[in-house]
Amino acid sequence: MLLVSQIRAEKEKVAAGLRKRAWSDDRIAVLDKVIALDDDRKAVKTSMDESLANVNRISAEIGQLFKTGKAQEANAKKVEVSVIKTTAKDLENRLKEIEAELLEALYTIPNIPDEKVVHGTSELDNEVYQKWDSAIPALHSDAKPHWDLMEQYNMVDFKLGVKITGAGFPLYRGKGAKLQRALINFFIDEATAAGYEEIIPPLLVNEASGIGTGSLPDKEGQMYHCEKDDLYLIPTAEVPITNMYRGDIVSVDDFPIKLTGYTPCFRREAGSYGSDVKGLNRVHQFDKIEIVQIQHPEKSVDTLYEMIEHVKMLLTKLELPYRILRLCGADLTFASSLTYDFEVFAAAQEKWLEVSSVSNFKSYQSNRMKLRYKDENGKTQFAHTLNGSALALARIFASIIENHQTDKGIVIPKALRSYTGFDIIE
RNA sequence: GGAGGAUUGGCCGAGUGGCUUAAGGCGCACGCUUGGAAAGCGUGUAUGCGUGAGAAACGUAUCGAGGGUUCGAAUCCCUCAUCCUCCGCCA
Repeated sequence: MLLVSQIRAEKEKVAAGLRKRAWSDDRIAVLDKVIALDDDRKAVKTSMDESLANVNRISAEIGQLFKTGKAQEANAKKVEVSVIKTTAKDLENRLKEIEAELLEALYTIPNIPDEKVVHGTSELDNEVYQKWDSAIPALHSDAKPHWDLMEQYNMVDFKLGVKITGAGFPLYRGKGAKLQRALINFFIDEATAAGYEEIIPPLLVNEASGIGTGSLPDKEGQMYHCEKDDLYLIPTAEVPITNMYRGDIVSVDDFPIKLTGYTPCFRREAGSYGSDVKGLNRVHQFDKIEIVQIQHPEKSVDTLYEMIEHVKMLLTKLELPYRILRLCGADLTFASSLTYDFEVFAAAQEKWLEVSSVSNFKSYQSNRMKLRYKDENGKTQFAHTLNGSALALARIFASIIENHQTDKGIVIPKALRSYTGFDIIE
């Protein structure tokens, strides 16, 4: 979340950022509410501290009086204290109310878009940042979309997924399962070669972790929730991995902290329909390798582009045509300040599929989860957090089989062959 | 799931209602000492919030978390979490 001090100091800048996200002036008024609540909070805190200081002082006096045998004087002071205590208690309750209200207001304010982000009202305003379309293949005349290929080569069975669980839970089998596992290993190996430490995190997280990354409360409906134990199935490895450092104060020397992890991801995707959800285009469970960095604020901009280069390298090795979009204000996710989406062209359905999202959250997540570092002057500062998919598997799987299909079968990209153990799926 | 024990600062560890401003040690930082180092000696060493322009300083809260009792709680009571030991179940 944003810092109140930031809202105070740069209110106009913050408001301009919200306008980029197509926020109306009515909604932007929440900034004034935040400042007013913070004023209240400070005033109440000051008088409460005064009352408590009096209680502490007089209590110490009472102790002395009892010790010196002046019980009567002590008892008189007891009455005095109990009055002050009532006041202090009232102030404490008031303070709690204000703080809760303030936090609630702050939770509704998204991150401020980076300077590079353009104003927009929908995804149509996203800018194309880079493009590699020379890899778009000329498919043979019988070319099929991936949902037909999956069936033809018996790689993924949706009907069985429905039988076992429900719609959107694909079952991979045979060479399909092997290809999936090959991709996971390939991505993890590439990430560790680039200096990321491999993590296998828990797949269920508690509420505090969900709040830390900004998944809660704003994406409450997107996550599967196990009510009995009050745990959430992760929508991405970003949640458990970034939360490894929740509440920590790290040393400047630790930067950059580079972590990667493979996990299944679970998303309810309520409200999706039509061709968006056809085949593997949008499913409730998919595999993803995530890369996360925790970085010094001055270096996070460069780090974002380093992560983008990593993802480009993966797609090039898989021989998949892609384009990179810089998201406009309206399409930017809640906690992000700057996001580049990678889309791969699925040649048979002739559709761009989002396969990666690389974001700089700056201090938004770290403020929520109190992830700090000591700067050169020994002052605590908020670190910057970044993450990206490298890569999201279901759609990569779909793109590979669509783009690399031939009339003889699906040709495995060279970079993957040592992982699959076969060159072609016939 | 059941029974018992535990949780104190970066780490170890003392502390059963006021003399705790949490002893002592380790680690770390700085200084003294030294030709240089080690040892030794000294000083300092948490986080949030508030009052200060800010540093200093002061106030306040925090001894696993949250409540409560009391004029006063690390210490007494309640709830919860986690860890350890044993029993049960189990890949």
